[in-house]
Amino acid sequence: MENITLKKISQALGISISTVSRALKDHPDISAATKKRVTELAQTLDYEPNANAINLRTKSKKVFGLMVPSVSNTFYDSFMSAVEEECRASGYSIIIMQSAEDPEQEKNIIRIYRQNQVAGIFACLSHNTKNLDAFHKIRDADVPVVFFDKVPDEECDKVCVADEEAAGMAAAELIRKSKKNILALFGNKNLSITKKRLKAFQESFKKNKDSKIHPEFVSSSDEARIVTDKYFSKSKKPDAVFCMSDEILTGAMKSLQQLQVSYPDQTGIISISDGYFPQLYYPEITFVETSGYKLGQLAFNYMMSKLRKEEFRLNSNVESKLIKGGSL
Amino acid sequence: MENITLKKISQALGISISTVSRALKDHPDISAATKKRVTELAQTLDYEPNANAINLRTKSKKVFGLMVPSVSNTFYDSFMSAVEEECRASGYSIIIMQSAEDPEQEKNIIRIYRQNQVAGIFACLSHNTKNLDAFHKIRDADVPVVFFDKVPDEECDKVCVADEEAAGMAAAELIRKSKKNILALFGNKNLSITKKRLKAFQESFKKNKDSKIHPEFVSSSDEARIVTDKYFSKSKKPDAVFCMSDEILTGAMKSLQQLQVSYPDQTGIISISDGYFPQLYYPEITFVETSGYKLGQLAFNYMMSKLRKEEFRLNSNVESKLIKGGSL
DNA sequence: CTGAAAGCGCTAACAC
DNA sequence: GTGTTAGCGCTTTCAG
Repeated sequence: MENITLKKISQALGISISTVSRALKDHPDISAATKKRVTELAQTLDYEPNANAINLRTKSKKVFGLMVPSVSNTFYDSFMSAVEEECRASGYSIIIMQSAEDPEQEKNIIRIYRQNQVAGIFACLSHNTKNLDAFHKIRDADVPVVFFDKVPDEECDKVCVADEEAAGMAAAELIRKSKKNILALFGNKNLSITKKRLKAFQESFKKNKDSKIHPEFVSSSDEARIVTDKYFSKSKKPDAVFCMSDEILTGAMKSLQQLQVSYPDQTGIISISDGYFPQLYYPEITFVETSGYKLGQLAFNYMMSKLRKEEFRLNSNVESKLIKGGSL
Repeated sequence: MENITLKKISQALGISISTVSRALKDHPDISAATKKRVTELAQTLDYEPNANAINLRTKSKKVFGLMVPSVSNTFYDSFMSAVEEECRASGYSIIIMQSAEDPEQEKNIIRIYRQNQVAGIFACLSHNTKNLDAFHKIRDADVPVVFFDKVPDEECDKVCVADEEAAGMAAAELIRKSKKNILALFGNKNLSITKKRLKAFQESFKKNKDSKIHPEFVSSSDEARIVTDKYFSKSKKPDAVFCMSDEILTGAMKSLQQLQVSYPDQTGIISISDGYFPQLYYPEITFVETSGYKLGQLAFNYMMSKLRKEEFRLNSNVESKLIKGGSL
C-alpha cells in the first residue's frame, strides 16, 4: 500500500489538486458537495498529509528539539513528560536527544536540529559546556532556544527551579521544628546548584545560632549512604537530615533503614525533590517541591511566547512549595 | 540570517545547483577544484541541508518514532537511552511520544508518525490497547513497527525481556527457599506480559503442590500497597512476596514499611526489575534482572535488520539473570 | 565534467 | 467555485 496524496485523490475524483487541498482545509470557497466528496474519499483512503511537503512549502515546522544530558533521570523525565504533553496538545512533536554530557555531542545535536528545521529548542547544558556559539548561531537564525535547569550564566531565555528559595524553605522548616543538630547533605561542590542551595541554607541559619548544621558534600547516592552511616554511628546522632536531591535522599534512607533509625521519632528528614521518591517511603518524606513537570510547562509556555514574538519576560522560575510528609 | 541553500551557493559561485549538490556529496564526476570551492563556501556559510526537502525527494527519512506509555519510568528510560544512543551513532533521530495509556492517543501518535514519514516505529502498547488496526496499517505502508515490552500477542516484530524465563527463575528461587504461602503480585490482567509471567510462574509451582500461591492483579503502585496491606493484616501472613515489576515492588515495600514487617525474617521478597529500585532498600531486594538498556539495543538492531529487509528472525528476547540481594 | 529539467507533495496567489 | 501555475530545496536522470 503506497502513500496516498492529494494528487491521487484529485485524479480519483476528476478534480484539481488545489480543490482537494482547499476542501480538506474547509476553505469557504469550496462547495459543500465537493467538500463532502473529498473528505469522504480522503477518509476511506486514510489520507495523511505529508509533513515534509508542508514544511518545505510553508517553512513552519511543528517540531521542537529537546536536548538533555541523559533521559535516565527522574527530574528530566518529568520535565520531558510535561513538555511532550503540552506539545502534543498544541500539535507539536519533539525530537529528544541526549548530549551525554559531551559538548561535541551538543554541537552535533544542534546540527541535526538545524537540518530538521525545528521550530525551537529546549536545551539543558552539559556540565562542561563552555562554548555557546552553536546555540547563538541557531538562535540568530530565528530559532528560539529556551534553556532549562543547567543554563548559561549569560542573559538568555532560560527557566529554572528556584534553588535558593527551595533550600531556604527547607531550612525554615527545620528551624520551625527546632532541630538543633542537622546533617545537611549537598551534592557535588562544583555544581552551581549546590553552591546556590548551600548558600541559601546557611543564610537561613544565620539568625538561629543554637542550631548546629553539618554540611557534607557527596557525589553519589552511595556516598550519601556512607556519610549518613558515619553520622548515625556517633553517640550524638543528628536530630534531622537534610537532603539536597533525590539521589542523596535515597542513599541516606538506605542508611537509616540499615541502622534501623526510625523517623520522625529518632530523627527528622527533609529533602528537595520533585516528589516521586519521597512518597516511596513510609512515612512519606517531607520535601520542598521543585517540580520538573512544572518547569516543563513553564519552559513550554516560555517557548510559545517566544514564537509569538512576545517581548515581555516571563517569570522564569518555578516557585517551590513545602509538601509535608510524616518525616519531620 | 536566513537559511542558506544549494541555490545560493550555486549563484555565489556561478555554477549550477546540481553541481553544488554533487560536489557536496563528493560525487566522482566533479573536479577536485570545483569540489574545493564548493565545500569551502558551504563551510563558511555554515550550510546545512534541508532535511524536509531531502525526505520529500528521496522518501527515505532518518527518523524513528518511539511510543511509550510514559517517559517517567526507569525501565523505559534506559530503553530509550539505549535506542537514542544507537540511533545517533547511525545518523537517526527519534521522535518520542507518550500514549499516556490511552489508545486514542496511540492512534494520534501513529498519525503524526505517518505525517512525518518516519522510517520505523518502536512501540510499547498501553494497558488497554485492543485494536491494532492503526499499527497494521502503517506497517502495511512499509514502515517497520518493532514492539517492545508491552507487545501484542499476535505474530509480529517484537522484542521482550524473557518474561517466561524471568518469572520462572523467580519462582524457582522461591521454591528453593521453601516458601509455602506466597503473595504474587502481577500487573494488569490484560497485558500479555502479565499473562506470560503469570503462566510461567504458576507452571513452575505445578510440581510443587505444597506451596500455596495467591496471585493478585494490580494496576498501580498504590493498589499493590493496598493488596499487600490486606494480606499482611491477616493472621496467617505470606512468607514471601513476588512483585512482577518495579511499580508493584515500591507499592508493596511501602506497605511492609508501614506495617513494620521486616524482611527477610518475617517474609521474603523477590521481584523482576532492571535493578534500580531493588538497591534502594536495605537489605537490597533479590530480583531477576531484565535490562531496559539491553532491550533497547536489541530493539534497535531488530529495526535495522528489518530496514535491510533481512528475513531471518533475530532472537527477540533479552535473557534474565538472578541477582541476589538480602530479601529472600 | 557540468547543466537543464523534472518532480517529490503541498500551498497560495492569480486567473476565470 | 474551481483550475492553473509557480515554487519550497533537493536529487537524479538525461544531455551535452
